[in-house]
Amino acid sequence: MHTVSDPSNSSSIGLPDLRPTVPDSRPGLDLTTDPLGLTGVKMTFARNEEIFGEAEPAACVYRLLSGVVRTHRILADGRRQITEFYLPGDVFGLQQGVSHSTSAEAVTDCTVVAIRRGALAERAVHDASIAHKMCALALHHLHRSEEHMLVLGRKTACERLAWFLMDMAERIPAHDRVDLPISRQDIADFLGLTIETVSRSMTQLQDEGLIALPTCRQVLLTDRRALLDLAG
Amino acid sequence: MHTVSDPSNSSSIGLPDLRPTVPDSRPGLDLTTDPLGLTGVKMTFARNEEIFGEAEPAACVYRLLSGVVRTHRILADGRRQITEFYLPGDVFGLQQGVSHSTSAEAVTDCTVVAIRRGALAERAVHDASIAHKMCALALHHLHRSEEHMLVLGRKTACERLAWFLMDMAERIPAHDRVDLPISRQDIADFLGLTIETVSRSMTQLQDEGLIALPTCRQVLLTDRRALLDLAG
DNA sequence: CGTCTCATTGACACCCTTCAAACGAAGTGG
DNA sequence: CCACTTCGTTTGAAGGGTGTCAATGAGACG
Repeated sequence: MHTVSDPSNSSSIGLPDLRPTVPDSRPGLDLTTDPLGLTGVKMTFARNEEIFGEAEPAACVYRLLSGVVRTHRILADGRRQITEFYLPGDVFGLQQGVSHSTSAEAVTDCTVVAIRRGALAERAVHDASIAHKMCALALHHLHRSEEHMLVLGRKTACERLAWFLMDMAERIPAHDRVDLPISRQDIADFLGLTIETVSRSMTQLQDEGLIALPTCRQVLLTDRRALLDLAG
Repeated sequence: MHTVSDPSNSSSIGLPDLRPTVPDSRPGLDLTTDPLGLTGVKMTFARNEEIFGEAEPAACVYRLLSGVVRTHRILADGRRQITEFYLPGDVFGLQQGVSHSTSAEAVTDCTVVAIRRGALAERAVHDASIAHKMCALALHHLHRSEEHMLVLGRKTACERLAWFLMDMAERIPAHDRVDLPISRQDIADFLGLTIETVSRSMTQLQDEGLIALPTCRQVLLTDRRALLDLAG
């Protein structure tokens, strides 16, 4: 039985519940308690601002409160692969070893809770449930990246886009519509395509009646079934 | 006799030592102690035999003693993406949730130690270092899969192949040569290419003097520097 | 020696990229 | 309020890298 295929299913043994909590909006001291039971510092980043850089000392783990974040890797000549988009409630910046393997940037203005890794590791030594939650989180990311590999290695442009849209629709709950907080260029670098191909695939899906595009950032899922089929 | 790795070593964030140990080759009872400090059952699989299937209950975690294993995901129409190759000493089958997200098969005849997940989880509750090692392992896999995404999304056929060869050369210690235990088809499905493109890229690298191919399974790295450049 | 499997090579088609231009929305200053 | 700029998106034309289809070659094995 396909019990675990759904990443949003956090009820069973798997992922701890990381839905966004009400952010602590007191002015002044910005301390927030996160689902791991730890306290971090609230920080804000402007659109396109770097949150951490590749190979930078990995001092913190982050939980996103608002906005969107992307992580990516870049080749020497500028080719870029976005490895993941993070939405409110998501945790990012988990890294093995002392430095990050990806860079993280703000896709939109965003606020995060930064949790010192040292504190996390210290707590994890005594509290196995912390370590367990981190482990589950890492495995959740691993599961997603395996799916992403299948997409990048084996799917056509339209299939990739359909997959992306369905994933977004699932993660941004709304009624048969997705308000994309992400530019075409970022979608392209996420799906291993060019911006032009993303645009063309978008109009192709529209022409085939699977989606409608009132504006370029607003996608109506007019044929969810066909989209799911395409997405694989 | 293998002993559990030094606890002081495990306090650093890095990867636990998972080098192959001498397999217990007594006939009869096949119990082996693995680096996580747990006991598992030794099993053997023939070439192309399935070790576990996608969406199958994830009962065990495996450590490879000998041979090569691949994990993969498949689309309905048969398109396949190999997510990773595992070599002796590697651990695979770690999964979030109750079932596997990939299938695992033996690339060659192989022997593994199968460790019951229940036992692992139970121990992890009391022993934080176990959970910590599992976490490090998951993050190690995540790091590799991020690299893999960059390869699948943004690199050319020759770059992919060069990357693959350098990775293999690193993991199979030998002097400027790689004895591939893996078929062209498996390489293709790992790199998101077709078998023909892999073959063509192989000869192209040979024509350019980066490698030599005494046999199709034996690769001599005649220009390591250029290969590393290509690999990115 | 024949068969089977796997790897290589060739010819051609096609999907996606590249290069280029036009379009549209948002913000600024006159 | 309207030109003007800027940035992001869309569309077009042409080219290239990779896939597809097909045939040949090379080892392994009975």
